[in-house]
Amino acid sequence: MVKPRRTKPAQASLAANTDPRTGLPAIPAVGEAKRGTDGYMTYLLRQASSAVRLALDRALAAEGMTYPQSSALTMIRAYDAISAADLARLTMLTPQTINVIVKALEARGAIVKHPDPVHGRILRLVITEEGRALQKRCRARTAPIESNLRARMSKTFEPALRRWLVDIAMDYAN
Amino acid sequence: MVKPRRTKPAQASLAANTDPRTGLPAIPAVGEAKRGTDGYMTYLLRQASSAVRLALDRALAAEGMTYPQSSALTMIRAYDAISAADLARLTMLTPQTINVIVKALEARGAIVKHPDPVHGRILRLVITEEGRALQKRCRARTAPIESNLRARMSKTFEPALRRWLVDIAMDYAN
DNA sequence: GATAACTTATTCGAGCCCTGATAATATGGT
DNA sequence: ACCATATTATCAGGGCTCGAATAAGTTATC
Repeated sequence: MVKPRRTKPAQASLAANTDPRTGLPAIPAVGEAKRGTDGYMTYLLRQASSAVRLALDRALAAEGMTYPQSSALTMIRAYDAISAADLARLTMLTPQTINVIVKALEARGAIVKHPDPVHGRILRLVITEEGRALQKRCRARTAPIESNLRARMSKTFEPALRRWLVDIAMDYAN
Repeated sequence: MVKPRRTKPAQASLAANTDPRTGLPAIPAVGEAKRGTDGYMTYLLRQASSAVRLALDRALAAEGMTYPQSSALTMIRAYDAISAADLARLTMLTPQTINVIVKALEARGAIVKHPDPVHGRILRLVITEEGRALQKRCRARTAPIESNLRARMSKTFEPALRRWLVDIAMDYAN
């Protein structure tokens, strides 16, 4: 059972503190030095987020889905008949980006576009039965990751952590 | 002084709780409902991270830089003569991704590639004087965002938050 | 020394995500 | 009714990021 041989993004080859050949500072592992608890918050945030994003994408690859697609599908299910423009606002993505994702979901039959009965321009996004089943499968695959994120924080800190994430999202929402 | 008219990713048009026309659930603003403190952690993390990433990219656009480029440049400065492979491990990005970023930095003269004196394959990345000046300017532009991230959390909470970000990065580093 | 296994750098293809721009439709003020 | 403004959808272009694959050099093993 060898792990799939793919190009890995991280992996910390744990060099010593200085390179014996060059004497230059060696590379710290994740969690050490600037990569640890005294680094830039922007850096720690990106590092954590992209690690999770990658884990989600890999979990969803088995369904031929990506995290953005899965996330959008979940929202279309929750806010049925939403327009792409509203979906963009909801996800804090641009309409152009949503357009790409929606096209992918439409192409695989997870959603359909219905012209609005009264508004001549809006296309309403509606999840299909196939889309519902797919969404359920995606959720099952991502649930362990969501659980782990929760398990990693103490119950006492969870509200503050959520508050912080929401606060900074609101600060830069625009 | 009208704000530059660009396509905005978010902006919460604050619809009522249900759409009067369709009766369907309306779109919550950032910080409300699923988008608030009771949503998925994966979602909150992405929302916060991408908002910050966007703010950083916009701050750096004035220098013709992106956050990944600025971040890579900072690391090349800190770990001078690092190889692209090590830089990939350090940033938890793939060598392919680093290759793109390094090429951009090289093209604008912020860094140069030097073949390793003993190893026939490694290309060592060295920051130029121009690169140092650029890095300093980038840091000045991103500093306010970093400050704000820190200001948004209480001192008692900060260690736990950093710990959490590092922990989940380590969980999925691979 | 020969061979296998690993490492480094790099190309290609694809998806995400932005900025910029445009056409079509709605809306609001006069 | 008219016109300016806003909204919706969408195209084009470019940067980031991955997975897959390859060539070239290094290291380990026999």
